[in-house]
This record gives sequence, C-alpha cells and structure tokens, in this order.
Amino acid sequence: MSNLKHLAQALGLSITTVSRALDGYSDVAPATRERVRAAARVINYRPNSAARSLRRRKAETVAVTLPLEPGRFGPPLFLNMLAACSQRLAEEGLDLMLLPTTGHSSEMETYRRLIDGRRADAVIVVRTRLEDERVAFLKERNIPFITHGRTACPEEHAFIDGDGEAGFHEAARLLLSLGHQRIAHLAAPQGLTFAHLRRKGWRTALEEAGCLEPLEYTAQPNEAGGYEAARRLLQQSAPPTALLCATDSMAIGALSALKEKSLVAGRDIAVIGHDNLPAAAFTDPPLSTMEIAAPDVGWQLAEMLIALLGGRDSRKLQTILPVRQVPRATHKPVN
Amino acid sequence: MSNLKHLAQALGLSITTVSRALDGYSDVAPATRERVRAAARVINYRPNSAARSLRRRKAETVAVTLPLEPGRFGPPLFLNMLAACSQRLAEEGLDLMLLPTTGHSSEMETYRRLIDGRRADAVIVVRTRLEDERVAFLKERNIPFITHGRTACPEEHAFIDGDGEAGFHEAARLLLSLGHQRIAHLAAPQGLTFAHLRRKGWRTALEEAGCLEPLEYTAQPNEAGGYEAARRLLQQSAPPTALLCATDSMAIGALSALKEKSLVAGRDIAVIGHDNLPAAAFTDPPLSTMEIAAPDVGWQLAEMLIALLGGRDSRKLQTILPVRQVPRATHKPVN
DNA sequence: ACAGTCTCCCAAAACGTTTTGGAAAGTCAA
DNA sequence: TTGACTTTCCAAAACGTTTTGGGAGACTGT
Repeated sequence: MSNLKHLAQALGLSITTVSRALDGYSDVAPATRERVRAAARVINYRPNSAARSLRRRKAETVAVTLPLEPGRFGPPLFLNMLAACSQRLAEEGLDLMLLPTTGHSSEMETYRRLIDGRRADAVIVVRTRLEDERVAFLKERNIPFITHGRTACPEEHAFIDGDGEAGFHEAARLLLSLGHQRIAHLAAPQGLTFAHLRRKGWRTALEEAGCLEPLEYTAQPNEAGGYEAARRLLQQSAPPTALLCATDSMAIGALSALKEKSLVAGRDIAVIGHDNLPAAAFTDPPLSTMEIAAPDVGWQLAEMLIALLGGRDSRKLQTILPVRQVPRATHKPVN
Repeated sequence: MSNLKHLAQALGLSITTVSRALDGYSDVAPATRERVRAAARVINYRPNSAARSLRRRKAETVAVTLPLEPGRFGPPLFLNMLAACSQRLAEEGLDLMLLPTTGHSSEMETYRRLIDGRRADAVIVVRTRLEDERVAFLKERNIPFITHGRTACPEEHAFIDGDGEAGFHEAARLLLSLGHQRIAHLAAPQGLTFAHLRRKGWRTALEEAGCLEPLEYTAQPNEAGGYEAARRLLQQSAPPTALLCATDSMAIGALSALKEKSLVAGRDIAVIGHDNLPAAAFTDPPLSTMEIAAPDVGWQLAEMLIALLGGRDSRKLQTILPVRQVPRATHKPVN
C-alpha cells in the first residue's frame, strides 16, 4: 500500500510537496522534485485513481458500450479503431473503457451507472440508430459524447461517420455503368443509421437511372443474414444481376448462397460489400468492397473527444469521412 | 450534482441513514427505507463511484487488456465470451473493463496504471504466452488474476482454457484414419500457449503414427498468415494432403491459396481449422473445424473470478474445457 | 419505578488525493 | 537596514462515500 503519506514521511516532506513535485509544479525546487520522483519510482507509486478522481471531480475516463447482440460488429476494424483512439487519449491521461453489453435494457442500465455514478467524463456511442435512446439520455444529462455514426438529427451533436450514402451511390452507379439493370440491395435493419444511409445511396442511384421498384431484402448484418437475403433475392422470377450488400459479412454469406446455385460471383453475378474486412481479400473470388478512406479514424475520434472535453461546441465537431471503392474480383460486367 | 448530502437534506435525515437505507441495512425503518429509495429514484441517484471505491478500498472492477496487434483475436467469439462474463460480474456489482492496447510496452504500462493505481481488483489475462511477463507482474504484485489460456507453469495460477492439444490430436487422428499420410500443420507463433498446445497435439498424433518429420509452417494467426503458410507448404516436392490449421482465420487464408492452385478442399486436399467462427460455415466449401464444447465459457470465467475475489485458492481454480470437432465439408478422405 | 432490550437514527472519522492560501527563509535594491 | 520580491515549502480543507460506535426513545418484564 503505497501512498503520498508514506512517500512524504520517508522523504521528510509534506504530502503537498510530494504531490506537487510529482505533478511537475514549478514551486518545488528542482533538486527536491528529482528526489521525490526517484523515490516514487522505487516504490512504484501511482496516484490512487479513486482518490484522484474524487478530488478532481472527473473520472479521466471515456467510455464505450459494446452492444454485442444481435448481429455484431465488424471487428477487428472496429476494435482497432478504438485501440488507436485509446492510444491518443492515453497521451492526455484519459482511459478508454469498453463495456460489453447484451441487449437494450442492459445497455441503458450501463449508461445510467456510467453517467449518474460519474464513472466517465464522456462517452462514445456506437451503432447509432436513427432514433437513439442513448443519445437522448446523454443530451438530457448534458454529458459530452460523440456518436460513431449519425442519428436522425445529426446537426445536434458531435459525430464521426463514413459517407456510406455516397459510397453506395457510387457503387450502384458503377454497376449501372457496367450494364447491370437489376441491382438488388441486401439491407441491414433500417433502424440502424448506417444501414439506412447505405440503402439510401443505392436507391437514389437507381432512381436517377429510372429504376423505380428496386429489389431489396433486409436481414441481420452478418453472414447468416447475407446468406438468407441472397437466397430470397435469387428466387425472384427476374433475379438480380448484382448484389450490393450492406456489409462484407453479408456479402460473405451471399457468396456462399451463390455457390449453392452454382453461380460464379464476378462472372454470372456481381457482388459488392462494405467494410473491407481482412477476410474480404480471401474470399473466392476476392470480394469487391469499399472502405472508409481514412487510416486514422480512431485518432480523429480521440481528437474530437479531447476538443469536446476542452469545451469545444459539439456542433462544430462533425466529421464525415469519404468512402473509397476497393474493387476486386466480384463486381465484373454483366455482359 | 446529486449526492447523499442533498438527499439527506431533502429528506430531513442524516447522510448515514440515507446511505444505509439504500444499502438495505436492517437498522433503518422499512417506511424510511422506502421513502429514501423513492427519493433516490426520483433524482437518479447513484453513488459516486470514485468516492465509494476510495472508501471501500476496492475498485469493484475487473480489467482485461485487449492486445490488438499483431495477428488479432477471433471476435466475435471472444467478445461474446467477455460479454457473458460481464453480465455475470454485474450481478455481483462488478464492472468489467476492457482496455485496448497496442504492443507490448503499452500493455505493460496499462498493467502498471491498473494495478498500482488501484483501478481494478482483479484482471483477466488473455492471449497468454508460455513465458508471460504480465503473469509475472501480477504474481509479484499479488493481485488476483485468471488467465484465458495457460502458461508454461499452469499449476501456479488460476486459468480457463480449451483443450486444444486434445482437439488437434483428435483431428490429426481423424485425418490419419481417412488415409492421409502427409498432414501439415499451419502453426501460429509458438510463444503463444494456444499455438504451442495445438501444435503439440498434432505432432503427438503423427509421432504415434510413426511420422517423424512432419511438415509445418509458422505464420501469423490471421487470413494472410494462413494464405502464406499454405502456399509455402504446397510448394514442397511432396505436398501435404491435409492442412491442420491453428485457427479458422488461417484456414480461410489457406482455402484462398488452394483456390489459386485449383485445388478443391474436401476433394483434393483436407483442411481443418479451430474456433468455429461464424464465417467458417460460409466458406467454400464450408470449413471443417472444432470449437470449445461449452456454451458458457464467459459465465464460468466470471464464476471463477468471483470465487477468487472471495478468497478461494487460485490453484483450485483451473478449468480445461473439452474441444468438440465440427465436421463440415473440407476434411474429406484422401482416397 | 427500574433496569434491560430493541428500534431507529446520527456525528464523526476515514479513504488518498488535489488545491487553496499562506508562511518562512532567502535575495535584492535602495 | 528595510521593504519588497522570490523561492520553497506546508497545514488544512475538500471531494462523496462507508463504517464505527454510540445515543435517544420506546417497549418489556419485574
């Protein structure tokens, strides 16, 4: 049990001086400062985090809840982003804390413990929905937060998001330019903002091309969902010639469904996903997909959090990142 | 800012009584208790977590670091396990805190902040190595911990682990019984305990069958690693007829390498993985693999942690979970 | 009426840190 | 020598909770 008191006694100094020496205040003599630091190093002293945040009245922690059902995230991308974020936050002395939750009520309860119990100074909201209860809660409590993905009222709060709408618009136009007429969308549940925007991008492109009743099927954003959606869509009397999938996981499921019908993706039918999962380069054929064209989303997210905690207006902190097409082998021409 | 003082003043009671009412002590009158609880509910009172852990001298938190490079985890399985664990811990009033780290030194620094700063009462160590500095550190500091995966000295501490050795032994024997003679192993780096044990199981089976110089290649436990390893192994003058892969991610990479050589897994060559990733059911052909035969690893882990924090001897808390084969389409006979 | 027992409540201390508001000693200019 | 600054340090308060060690009053049995 090492604390400031022990250190102070051992050094013949007051607690105040030891504390200030370690924090690098200028009102302690350089020699003393070094003496204190050396002693602290010897006994592995670190300030007790509870005592510090009690006195400082901040937790020095940013929290993220990880909703794990249903569907799931696209780790490792997602976790890597959080890792980068955490690294940048650490430079500011902030911890990033991930809290796995299962189900809606468990997540809201976690939020209450988090906020009302002052466990976090700010939170990152992931997997946003168009109408998001978590966002409403945080606004009401007036806690700094950034959403990863937009909501129905994005102008109201800080967010970072990929431009899925533009990405899907572009992908659909690409398929159209290749001669595809029946471009179906494998949609994720439309309550999720990313799903809504991706569908919108696809739909707009088709409408612009004069296609008014485009084919689509909604399923969970995982392999099983993609498999199911592809099977349904292929049962149509006029089956699609291209499948634009809300996520790579769905695309992987769709590829499996195509195999069962002896269809070759990239020859008989086009498939495009989104996320550029590591696995996407190793499907058969390698999956054409798209990805957020920023190598440092996590870092940017951290910067935004730091600005937010520094008092910046959250409505100034809104980032939309461009999406880049990653063409591989599954989006070949129809003819 | 709602705290006990406000509550007490509003109710005309002392802080002590309010605190004890909320904690359900029997020395407060039932009527008072209800009155206090109602008031607390109205103002969304939750004890300030810093103050509480300062006074109680425990963080009421279990921590896990998530090392994210290189290679990576097999989420979502892994995160789902942690979610289940967190759910059980929550019942005991314990938070589970995930801390992403990148690289070795960042992880050790996180450990020091965690332990010496008293941020966690116990920790879960994942991705154990045979010689693990984190384990040494925790032993020295005398902090309760459980490893997910064994170390070189498993008898010394609490752990939970799948019996990868038995799983790979069984898989290799299955392949032998199907007539395979040249069963290669796509190994993960041998510093990682799971990789070591899986290789050992495979090797033992081959040695028992009289095969003394079995083919193997070590690579990162991800798709790219599996792809590279498979390519190398297939270049041999006497190429393997079966690939036993340390992880499903590697197997997925290997399948991709086979495609390039126009080899059909399950007909020309056998492939078996480990983990039973969701994606494994959707490869082409569907991947034969294996998995830990317990639906509730996370729950068991939580139970062990609770026992450990309750003072149970860590050497009594050692769980090895059986591994079950999940045969699909890629392990077919050689002949 | 009295001691003993219960029931319900509370004042004060403690957890380990940061921060406020000086105090003591030394330095410098006049 | 004096007054004004500097430099270096410190005592004490505060953060919000839990816990200790009672205390006042009501009830019980004699």
